[in-house]
Amino acid sequence: MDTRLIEKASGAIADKYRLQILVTLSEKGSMNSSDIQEMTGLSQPCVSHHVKTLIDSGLVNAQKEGRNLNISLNKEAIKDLSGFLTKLT
Amino acid sequence: MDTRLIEKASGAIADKYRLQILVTLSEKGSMNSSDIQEMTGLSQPCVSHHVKTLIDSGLVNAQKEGRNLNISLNKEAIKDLSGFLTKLT
DNA sequence: ACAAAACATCCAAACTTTTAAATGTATAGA
DNA sequence: TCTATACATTTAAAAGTTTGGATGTTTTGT
Repeated sequence: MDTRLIEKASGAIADKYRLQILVTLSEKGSMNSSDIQEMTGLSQPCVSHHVKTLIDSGLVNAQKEGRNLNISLNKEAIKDLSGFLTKLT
Repeated sequence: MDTRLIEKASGAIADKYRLQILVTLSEKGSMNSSDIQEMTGLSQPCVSHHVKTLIDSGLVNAQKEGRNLNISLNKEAIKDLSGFLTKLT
């Protein structure tokens, strides 16, 4: 994992709503954008933007199922980031 | 480590220069602001700002020694962040 | 006491991120 | 086919971040 990826992944975590999404994904396994909209109270375009940011960061995987976009944690990416941090210590 | 701290620590990592500082600290142990200025080519006020951000995030420790401000990794904080991420998986 | 070095603070410009309204596209169900 | 639902995109405003010049403070060495 190069530093540009670390920077991107860290940036994805560095937001209250996206962090909430990640934590909820870790508990629930998967969510779609409507679930997130309900959970956060954010507008639909805003949720769409945050979901895109998370997908682009590599921290979550996305799977289209009909009209819904289901996202789930990319555990490998999270482990990679965690491993990078551990190596700093 | 509550989510506000995770958010802050992640935000501190999510910058090219601050990440470079963290990596260099992990290699060299400690640095002062002049070292960082030389390494990055950034202006002194800009370095001062980044150093402050890192200190505020809790990821680095600071120690005034005369005119110099020596910073070093707060390994516990980094391990905490890493542990938080691992728990998500 | 003076000059230089190291860092902090203030300020403003440039840039990026966050947010939502309006609108567009695709799918599911009647 | 029509309607409703789910999500994406465009656009623009508001807020936040990054950056460096100017200036202030503290400490060190002469």
